[in-house]
Amino acid sequence: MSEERSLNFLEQIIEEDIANGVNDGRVLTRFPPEPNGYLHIGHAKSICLNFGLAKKYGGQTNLRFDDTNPVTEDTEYVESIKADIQWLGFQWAQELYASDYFEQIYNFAVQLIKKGLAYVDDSTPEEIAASKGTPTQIGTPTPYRSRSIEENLDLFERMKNGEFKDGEKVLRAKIETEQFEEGSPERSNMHMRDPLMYRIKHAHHHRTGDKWCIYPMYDFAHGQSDSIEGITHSICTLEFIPHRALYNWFIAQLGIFPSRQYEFARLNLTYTVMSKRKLLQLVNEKHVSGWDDPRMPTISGLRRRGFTPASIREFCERIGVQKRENVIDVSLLEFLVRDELNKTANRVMAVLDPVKLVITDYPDDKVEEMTADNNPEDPASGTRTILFSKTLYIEREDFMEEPPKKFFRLGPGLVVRLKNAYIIKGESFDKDENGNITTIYATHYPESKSGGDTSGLNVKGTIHWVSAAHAKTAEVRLYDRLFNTPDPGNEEGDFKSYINPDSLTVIPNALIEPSLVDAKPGDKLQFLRKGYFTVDPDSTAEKMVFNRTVTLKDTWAKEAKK
RNA sequence: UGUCCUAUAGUAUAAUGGUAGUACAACUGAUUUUGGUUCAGUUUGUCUAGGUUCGAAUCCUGGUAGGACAACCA
Repeated sequence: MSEERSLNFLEQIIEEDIANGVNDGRVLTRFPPEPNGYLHIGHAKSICLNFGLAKKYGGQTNLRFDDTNPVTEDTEYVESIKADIQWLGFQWAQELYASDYFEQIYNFAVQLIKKGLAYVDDSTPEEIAASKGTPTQIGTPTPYRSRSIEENLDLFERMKNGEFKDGEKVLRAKIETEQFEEGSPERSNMHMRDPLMYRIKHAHHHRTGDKWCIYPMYDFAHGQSDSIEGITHSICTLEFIPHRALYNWFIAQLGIFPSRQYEFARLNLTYTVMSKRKLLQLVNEKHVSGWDDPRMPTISGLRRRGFTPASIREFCERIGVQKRENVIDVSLLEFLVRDELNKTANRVMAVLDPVKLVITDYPDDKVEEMTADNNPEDPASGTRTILFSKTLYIEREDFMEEPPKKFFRLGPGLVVRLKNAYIIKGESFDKDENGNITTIYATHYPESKSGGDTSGLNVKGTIHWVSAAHAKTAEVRLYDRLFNTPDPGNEEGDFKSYINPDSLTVIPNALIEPSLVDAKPGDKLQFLRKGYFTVDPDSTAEKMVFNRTVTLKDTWAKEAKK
């Protein structure tokens, strides 16, 4: 599989650790989502990394929900996150929750208070912010910083017992900025300025219910959870770099298992946004139908759009992992899903924008059975029978009244092959009062039938079709990029003003070949010459619904633009 | 006007002191009963200025540029 691929920086770190016997060569990672939203493709990168690295080095990965803020979290998200991870093809060693450790983390806090390394502060958020100083100027203690250990112990217990209201008191670490040398990273690190460890929130927690009214902050929960589980490599994104000093400080003061934190650059994708806040806005303001709208970069959205777990995993593999900010071209993801579907998706014929075609020299009531390959890339996929008759429908764009030289399709006097059937020659057409073509008339070459062509004709173009009498109708949803600018999150003004107005085109009455009636939600197909499609969960036997995953590469579209 | 992180084709990613390579994108051409696939080929790159070295994308120094950090979010 990964023969001679060079090591990324995380693999190098791990291999060095193993070589040096760190943790006896044990590798245990974790994927730590907060259950307050749906997973997106950026999370997929983290999932593939954490699970992939552990697997590669004979280790395991825990799924740990970082549920320390009951106000925003919910079991609904827990379920979707678990489903998405498994759909991607990964299985965690243990399903854990930071809230499982609330008792232990509370005891850690008591320990630090006893060491004189934490204190209860009654200041307001504004006062606390002011007390932290600035990166260039060290902070000034609040009046509560000098409380005795006994008083802190008492107050912290009473915080836990619910004697105070939300926001009335917090527990802060006590870190002397003066001990750090002038110009040292620690001295100018704002996260080291007596960071908050606990705050009061009289809120119902999705797992612990009303047992607690104080909750640890990220910095006093994440590293502690890592340590409790014996996580060896705690991999997170770049914005946590300044937290690392604190991460290590708490672990050192507590004298607990030394998990190590490493940071990588999060994934950005062109033509979409990735922040939870922005995605939530798109959902709440109904710019999309929900978290699983096929235009969303969420795992559930990509799934509904027709992307496969393998293509997403391969994508995460190919983009690599680094510490520099990056914006990956979404065309790579599209390339990879085409690459997979080309080998696995059966070909079928569907006409999205039908115009009637009559083969004038074909018998009125004759119906012929034609044989079609299901997938020329996969001989094992076999063949199927499709029905041909005098009256057909073809794609409106496949006929031109006055075709240019390079137009290899149908027009007056032009010959073209009907896929899996006959070569025909365009003869004439009818127009309505608005100038729209209503019916095209053509003649056929009987000896050019697919499979037994003795006509000796050589045509440049092949078009798809359905038989008018046999075709079924279906709804087809054509999805395109959600935004019309590569980096909507960083453009001037509201990112929502860059939403692509044509990101969804619904075709209520496309015509599909009858074999499609057996397709089930999630099935992947190639509509010949039109793209890869999947059956939407909305689909029913009465009204089938297909989502376009991605178009085929279309060199004609480029040529036509010239 | 502090500290930290980063800097290789359009976008990503290799080269770990010794020929700057790969993928996507773009462009040619061949093949093709999908203007798909496949195949062959082309264009485009080491942020900058010094230094070390026989030799620097790589090591050192200074600059420049981009990003992060001062939520009772994670």
